[in-house]
Amino acid sequence: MPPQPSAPSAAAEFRRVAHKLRTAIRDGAYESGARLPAAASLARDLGTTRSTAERAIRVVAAEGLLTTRKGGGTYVSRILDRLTRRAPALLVEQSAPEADTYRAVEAELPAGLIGRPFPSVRSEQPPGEVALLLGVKEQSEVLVRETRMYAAAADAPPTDPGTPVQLSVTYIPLDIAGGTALERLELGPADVHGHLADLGHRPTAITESVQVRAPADGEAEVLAIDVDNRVIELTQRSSTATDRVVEVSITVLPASLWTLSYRWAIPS
Amino acid sequence: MPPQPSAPSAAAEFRRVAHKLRTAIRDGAYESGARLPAAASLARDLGTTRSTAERAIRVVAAEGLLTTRKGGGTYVSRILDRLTRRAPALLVEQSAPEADTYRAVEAELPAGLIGRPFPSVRSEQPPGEVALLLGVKEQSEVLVRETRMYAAAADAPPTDPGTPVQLSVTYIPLDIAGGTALERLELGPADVHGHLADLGHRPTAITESVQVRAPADGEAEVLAIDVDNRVIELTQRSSTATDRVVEVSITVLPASLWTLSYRWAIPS
DNA sequence: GAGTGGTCTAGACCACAGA
DNA sequence: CTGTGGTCTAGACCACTCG
Repeated sequence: MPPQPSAPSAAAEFRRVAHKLRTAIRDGAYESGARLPAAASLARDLGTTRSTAERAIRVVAAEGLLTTRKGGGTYVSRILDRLTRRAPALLVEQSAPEADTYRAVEAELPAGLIGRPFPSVRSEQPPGEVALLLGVKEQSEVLVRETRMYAAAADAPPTDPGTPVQLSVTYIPLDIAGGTALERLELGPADVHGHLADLGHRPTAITESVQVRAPADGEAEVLAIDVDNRVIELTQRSSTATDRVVEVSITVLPASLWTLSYRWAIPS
Repeated sequence: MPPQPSAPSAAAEFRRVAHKLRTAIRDGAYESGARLPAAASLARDLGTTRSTAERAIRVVAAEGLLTTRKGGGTYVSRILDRLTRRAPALLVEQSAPEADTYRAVEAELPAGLIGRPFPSVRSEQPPGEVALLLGVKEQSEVLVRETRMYAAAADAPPTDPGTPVQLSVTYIPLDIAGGTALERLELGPADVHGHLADLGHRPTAITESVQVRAPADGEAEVLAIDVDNRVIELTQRSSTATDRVVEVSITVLPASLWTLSYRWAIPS
């Protein structure tokens, strides 16, 4: 057979190997969480060199299907299906003050997964960009509520935190939040809006911007993703009827892990 | 000085080179659209080998700052700032039936850039996923409206199509669209909803889902992006008061090129 | 045909994990 | 200490572009 003039894809070797890996994982040849053979032995199995195998692994890892630990092996990712984040529903819904709030309000997790929030509260100087959005001086401190969300198998021991799926930081001006219930640790994101309303700063509109970028320094580590994965950065502003921005929230998600969903009505 | 225990980043060589490149481009050392020195000579300049320089170029190209043409050189991307797509505004606004519709309705382009839509209309069998959403049989044909949008410098000659920035395909069931004005080429996306309304299928709600993924076969070519760039896939469903989905639209955007913006009100 | 980007190889060294 | 992933090199070949 002469070389096909319009071959489906003049795939380079490392792409063909990547495709084999991808297919093997999707077909369940390796279980979720399983360890792959070492790159060298994988290369022998697939009839290629370690260099090429390594590059193929990099490609598939960048898609989120594999995670690698230097010196420790290559593993199939624990979460292969995407999580869904429904946007307006997020805050319009009732605020359930249960421990498991995040499961219902923040995200839709595939069956068998449980969300585990790790919140922390402090006050500090916001990044310049956030100060600008909030309309406060960059030197002035604001209330910072940070939540790292993990997802773990429902039957995992409580000691296993699971996989990091979201990193969210909320900034509220201190003149609004100082000394109020907003400094309490155990609030859900919906509760924040309730308390803002109680304090006379009820948010009436939300603006959210979505960007895809490479993970910043340290983010890849915190989110346990490969450095050449991508993250989604959501910047959310809540403003009141008088157009004051009373809350800015920045959420970072591993891009391969999520589907964002938005819904709105069309006025007649 | 002993090796810093918590060095900012124990950057690998190719990352340092990538960082140099990135900085050089951001600082304007190379003009937008300019051709870079060949990888070999770049490697000499930066004190490294071609292999490493090539890998660094791959990294920066994957971020959208560079585009490479096999055999033809490496160039600084024409568009370095992101375009903004404002979501609900998209269809709520008036429908301007001008040639330049896209500039106003579809996207916000940086100054000096003009959007150029290349529409086409046909009817064919939709992808299975779309058929499912539309509630039609996969074998039945639907109306397909495809638009490729390019952005060009305002002072570019009309022969230069510019940079591809968006690939959008809209599917409408033939029993609604057959033989109607919806088959006309020169409609803007806002006009489609107007005509649907005229035909007794006024959309009242839109659901949009956002995913980030690797470009599919051929997409990288059409969008003129590097294969290890990422794309944003928007799947939009428009449904009527009777909950019929009358339009499904799939939009593919180079992820590094766009900011998506959503805005909604919080009911009291 | 010369120049260029893309790929592949074979081997080397390192840093880290884990027994 | 051994195994593993991550990186780097030097050189090679190919396919493509462009004059």
